[in-house]
Amino acid sequence: MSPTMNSAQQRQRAKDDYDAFLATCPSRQLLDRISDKWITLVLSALEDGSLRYSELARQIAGVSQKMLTQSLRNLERDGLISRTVTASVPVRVDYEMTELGQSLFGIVLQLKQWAESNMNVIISHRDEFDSRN
Amino acid sequence: MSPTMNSAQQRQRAKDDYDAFLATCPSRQLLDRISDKWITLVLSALEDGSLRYSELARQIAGVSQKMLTQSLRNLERDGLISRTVTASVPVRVDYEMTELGQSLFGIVLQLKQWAESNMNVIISHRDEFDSRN
DNA sequence: CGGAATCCACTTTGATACTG
DNA sequence: CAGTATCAAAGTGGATTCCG
Repeated sequence: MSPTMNSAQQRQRAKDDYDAFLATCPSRQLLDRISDKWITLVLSALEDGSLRYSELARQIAGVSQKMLTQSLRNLERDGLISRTVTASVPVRVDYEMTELGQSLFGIVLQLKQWAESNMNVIISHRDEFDSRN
Repeated sequence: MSPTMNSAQQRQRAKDDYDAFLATCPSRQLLDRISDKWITLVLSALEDGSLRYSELARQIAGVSQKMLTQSLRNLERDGLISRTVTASVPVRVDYEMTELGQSLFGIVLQLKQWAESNMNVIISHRDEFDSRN
């Protein structure tokens, strides 16, 4: 990469370089990671600000400790959420979206809302398909 | 549901009724289905119009026959794509997004592009996280 | 060409128990 | 409270084979 390339150009170049259609492209793995029910629900739950671990667990009904923790760690590692530990007794841990996380939140929230909004029409499509076959 | 409710009201009601945060809500399963790498890539591949099975397989590098067929069947059953068979020798099968499919396409394409655009910054976040731990 | 069907390795996930 | 560790169960996905 040329040293004379500014950051806007670098972003543009990055956009050109990565292609999720390619099996070995890193963005394929990233797409796989963010195309995830729990990731979507965790980010959606953090819409209105930070939440504690137990609050997240309550809001995302049916999530196991393991999956919640794993999702939170991955999101933290990728820089999408921040984790703040308050050393009290008992300890308090808060999670909050970063700016980068919010940019993904804007997309996955649409996904969640799309599922909720189109559930009825999809049920009817399934009924029709199943009765034809 | 009241018989005096018009379709717009029904849609509004549907939006209110379904909540993917609830473990047993059907929209939770739908969210799980559409939060899928292959679903995203298939819809993205159909951006410019219909494609044959083999063309899809070529564009979505690394997808197995099984996963491609499974994804196409699910998308067809949910009414997101249409499947057209031309009875020639050999047979020709074309897939094309429906209007409903295009509404989801608008979202999953953002997801794919987000992954491609933010790969670099996420790699640096991972490096930083891993070096701290 | 466009699948369907089978087998099986691997991964993912959930329950359970335990801990700082 | 907020996890970690472990194990078993379930699901996913790939390779292979066969078919209209």
